[in-house]
Amino acid sequence: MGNVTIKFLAKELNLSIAAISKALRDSHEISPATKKRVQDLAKQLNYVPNPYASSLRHRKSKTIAVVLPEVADSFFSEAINGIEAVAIKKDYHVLLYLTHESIAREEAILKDFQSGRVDGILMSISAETNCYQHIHSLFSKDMPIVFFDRICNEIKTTKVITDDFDCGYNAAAHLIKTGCQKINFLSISESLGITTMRKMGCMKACQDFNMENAFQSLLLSNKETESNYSMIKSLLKKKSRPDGIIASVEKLSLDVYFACRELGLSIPDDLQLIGFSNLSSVSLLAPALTTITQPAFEIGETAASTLIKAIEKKSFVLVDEHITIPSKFIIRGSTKSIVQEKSPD
Amino acid sequence: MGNVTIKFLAKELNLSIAAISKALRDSHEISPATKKRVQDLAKQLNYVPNPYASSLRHRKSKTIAVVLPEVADSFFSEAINGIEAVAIKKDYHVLLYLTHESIAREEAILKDFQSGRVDGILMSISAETNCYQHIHSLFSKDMPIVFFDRICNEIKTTKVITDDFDCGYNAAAHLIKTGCQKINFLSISESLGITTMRKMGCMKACQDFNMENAFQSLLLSNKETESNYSMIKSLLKKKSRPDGIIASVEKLSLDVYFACRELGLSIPDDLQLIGFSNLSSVSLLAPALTTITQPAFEIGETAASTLIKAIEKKSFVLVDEHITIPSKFIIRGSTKSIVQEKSPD
DNA sequence: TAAATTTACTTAAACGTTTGAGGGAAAGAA
DNA sequence: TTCTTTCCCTCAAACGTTTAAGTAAATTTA
Repeated sequence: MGNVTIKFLAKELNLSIAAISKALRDSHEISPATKKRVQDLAKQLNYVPNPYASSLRHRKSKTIAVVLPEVADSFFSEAINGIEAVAIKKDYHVLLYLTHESIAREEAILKDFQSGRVDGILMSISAETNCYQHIHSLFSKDMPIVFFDRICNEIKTTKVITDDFDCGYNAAAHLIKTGCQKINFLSISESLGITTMRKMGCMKACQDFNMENAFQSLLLSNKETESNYSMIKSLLKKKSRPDGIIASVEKLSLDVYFACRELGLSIPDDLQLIGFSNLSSVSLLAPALTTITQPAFEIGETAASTLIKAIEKKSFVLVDEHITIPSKFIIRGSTKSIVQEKSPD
Repeated sequence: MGNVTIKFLAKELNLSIAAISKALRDSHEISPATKKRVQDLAKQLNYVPNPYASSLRHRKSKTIAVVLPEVADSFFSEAINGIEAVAIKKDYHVLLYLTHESIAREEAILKDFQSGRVDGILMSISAETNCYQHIHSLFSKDMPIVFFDRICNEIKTTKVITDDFDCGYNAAAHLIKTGCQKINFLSISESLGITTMRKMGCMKACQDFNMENAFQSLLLSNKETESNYSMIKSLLKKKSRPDGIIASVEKLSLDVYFACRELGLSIPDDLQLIGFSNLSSVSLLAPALTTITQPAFEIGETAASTLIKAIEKKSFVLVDEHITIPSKFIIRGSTKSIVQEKSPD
């Protein structure tokens, strides 16, 4: 690979290496005639500059890293789409890393970035991550980092999120209005800002409707495991089982469906369900899932373009702010209709 | 980034650059005492070698490219999982590129690889790709390429696929046995090997059951477009509409559900449906989708480990073969039960 | 016509790492 | 003693690109 180098072109055309380089970059130091000779031969021989040599020289790699918990989730795969769309337009390359919700992996991945392999990082932290030393250590060495969705508030940089608190509030309020007496929030982490915001939104709604005691939450894991499923089943087998569930990630919504099917519980009669999901197929489920649907593509786009702007403009810095793109609350069959409009006390 | 270099360590320890490099690589040329001094300082200062300098020197990047049509498809996202699992184990980095089913993008992406940016390529070609010059041009310059799923038979390398012909055959045979008289295969490409194999399998089944004339196929597009949906709707509005459909990609199955819902057709009474899908949620659809489920993770794993083996072992070459990992045919509610067992005439 | 400027290049160093060749000192062998 | 070997290091070139500095010739200016 890459056997056609500047050196080779130089030899062919009896010019110096520098002349070739300048001709290819359309420098004024080279005569139009020579430029044409060089560019023609380069095109003819399919010359493509060696990116690693350029990176070494420029100390820029034109590469960004995307660090995600997983890819088999419609939110993340749509976000990747958004990121890729921006990257290709700006001529950046995308390195993909999956943490599988493990902080150890996340640390190992980030440690490698000390090397200068990437010019910036887009990141959604793992559910396990409750210590931010590895992130801070990079960020303090001026590595641009933009968080999206699963953000890290401890790092003073730009975060692109959705209105998680409001989403939680709306979901819980809706369940209350449709008659739920016991709401359970299925969480995947104690530390993740995204789940705590959603949960706090739920709690606030319960307070506002004078139902503080109606709210509970169950901590599950987002790793590939059977244990979630059995924990959900045992939750639903209890006498005091909830009549409303808010599932904080896509997979958990499906687990609830499976559990209900196995236990013979009817959605929404025995149990109402609201899930965070971007899958188009959820509207075909039986019953269709009431969802909070995040603007995944747009979040990815925004995060990527903010990051690249920060990489390219020395004047532009990543300010410590939240860019919030609202989600859509889509009511479908997994929740009942509102019998009587309640309002907060 | 990457401010701690070998040069810096050398200055700190009053050693030559070469000594540092050799000490870090545990060379016998360096005394144990010096090695320890070097390694201790490197660890203390968090030295991480500059990958671009190493790549330049070694002419190896320890990076592979994954070139896909899209990522928002459960097959591809699971395949990425498999690829990433192998890559991280073997200490490779993964660059992700999406073609969005466009041959022009595919060409542009592959052209860049002439530069030596990656050591090898994992690829599923776009639905548009019917000319293979851009692939051949890379492959003939000894770039290792392994195809998976959407393979390119014109290139003499290893391909990892599932048993597409058999899948098509089984799907069509099942529809025939459950009473279908008119089967339509929803394709996304005329050129894609994967769809032609599936289609040929269907046709063979129809022949074997003496129903050649019962088979038709509809060519759709896999780009983000509304036109698929309206074409499916008009197919289903025809008097001579099919009573059995085989959808060659995930998204199309969902489109059929939506169309049936809009047109008031019942699945499976008015129309039986079989789809290629890896989404776990399809078993929750109303009715649950009968699927051909591909071993996506395993296909990704196999493709990645074959590629990396080819990159690393000079003795191991990518032979022109198909590695076939069978899919599972999972019968669910979108097809009727077999009334009377038919067998091929 | 001599001096100044412009044109169109070349030289060489640098980015950070790797590695073959070389070298000086100490230790061992003849 | 002298020669060889071994040990532990340094030198320098290379990977491919970029760019500041230098230079010879052509052109312009005074």
